[in-house]
Amino acid sequence: MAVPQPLVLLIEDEPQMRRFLRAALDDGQYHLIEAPTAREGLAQAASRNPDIILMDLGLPDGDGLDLTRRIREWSNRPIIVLSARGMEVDKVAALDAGADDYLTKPFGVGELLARMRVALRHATLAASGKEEPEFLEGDLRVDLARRQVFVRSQEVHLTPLEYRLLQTLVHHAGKVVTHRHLLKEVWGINSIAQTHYLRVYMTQLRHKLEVDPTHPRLLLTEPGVGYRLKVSS
Amino acid sequence: MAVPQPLVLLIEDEPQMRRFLRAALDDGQYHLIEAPTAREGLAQAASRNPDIILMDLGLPDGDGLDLTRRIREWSNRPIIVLSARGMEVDKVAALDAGADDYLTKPFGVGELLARMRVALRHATLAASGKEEPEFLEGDLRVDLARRQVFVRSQEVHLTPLEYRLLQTLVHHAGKVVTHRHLLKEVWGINSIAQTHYLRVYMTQLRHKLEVDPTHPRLLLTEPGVGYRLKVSS
DNA sequence: GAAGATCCTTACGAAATCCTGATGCCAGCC
DNA sequence: GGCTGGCATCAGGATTTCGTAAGGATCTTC
Repeated sequence: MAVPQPLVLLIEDEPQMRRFLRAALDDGQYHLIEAPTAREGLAQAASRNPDIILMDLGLPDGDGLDLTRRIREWSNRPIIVLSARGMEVDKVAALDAGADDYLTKPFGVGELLARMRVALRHATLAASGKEEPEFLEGDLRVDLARRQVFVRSQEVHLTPLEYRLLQTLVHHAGKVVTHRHLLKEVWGINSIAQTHYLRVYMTQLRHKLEVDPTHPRLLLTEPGVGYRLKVSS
Repeated sequence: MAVPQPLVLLIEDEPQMRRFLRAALDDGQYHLIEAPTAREGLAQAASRNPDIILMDLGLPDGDGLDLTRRIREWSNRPIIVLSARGMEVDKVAALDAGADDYLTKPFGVGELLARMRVALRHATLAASGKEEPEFLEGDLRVDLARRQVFVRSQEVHLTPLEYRLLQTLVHHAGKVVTHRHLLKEVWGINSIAQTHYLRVYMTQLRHKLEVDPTHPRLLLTEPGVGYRLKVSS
């Protein structure tokens, strides 16, 4: 049932820590790959699709919280944060950003291994959703890891809000997403009544993604309820 | 999507700790039930089926590890261990026994709440992998998750009210649903006397769903009482 | 500080949906 | 037969919701 030799991605800049973890993990039980920066970590996470991610919070080229959120946009593989910061606010922020566990340095190898076993246990339990970091439908392709959108292999530029709107629709592809839910996800809880935002931005999205914006084939409206991204089924 | 008010089972003998957690949790966000012994904890876990379990390791009538294993025999609801023992061997033992997280006393309320959110997130994620709830009867298929209706594999478009009406009938499929109940669910408590609405919309539904709208085979009238959605039994 | 991109706001025609009243049907009863 | 009450049906107007374009406000970037 369990993965034979789980692939572990370690995102950590300190060489000393990397050496330490390499000794602890790379003994045949796990296969370890390493990334010293946030940028490279994101790229590896997308290309290798590791079974579990160990991440330092203090990376040279970016915040670990952002990286966690970025990865969570398309993957729900377990993320265990390893940090020197032991403050409660740091832990809460990381866990709420999407991390599954938080270990304060210094920690024991035994505990780390035990918590990795827990994370992998969860993963195999929820193994049903083997999600692709990509959405494909008709002429549209959305690369969730790279935040890139293509129509007939041509990249299309979306503004931040347009992308967030499309992203939440992709997240629930095929299902109807209510006005409330879209507004909450994209504009925040305070704008939950501004349904006209949706109309405006849906029009813009359709102009960028649909062949014939007046007769949408992908971004469908469900009158009185919300919108839906079509999936061929 | 998330459970509205998760049921939390706290298995803990110290009254002081119970009071502390009661103050932290029982504020409307969670519904808290308590058990002071392992025996009672196991009974409550079985009878109430809580969404999450918080467990002290040092219970008067038994080891928390055993209790964890006992619960894991039939349930995989998240278990968070709260313990005064901070040794690594204790953590590893508890996590390998089936616990999902381990917090060493004293801990901050914020961290506990964050870790509970993580655990509940896992639970809803695992539950989402289940098959979609569907209603099937004759030529009719109602996909409740996607809010789509098919007749002979052809999608049929329903207006919000039509769908809500069908939805409440599906919800009580096979049973008679009274006029009052339907009106309350679909049009709201204020329109409880407008039985006329029902006739109009039932007609429209039949035209969209029935092969022969004048001789309904699915949407049956129970004269003087209400309507019933037929199920083959 | 200027240029450009992005976001918010507004207004109005179009479309979908909802409500309403009129009418017909049928069974049971006087 | 005629009456009554509950139900089914139809169609059009009222109401709500949606799509669209355009202009001003705000933020970014150089």
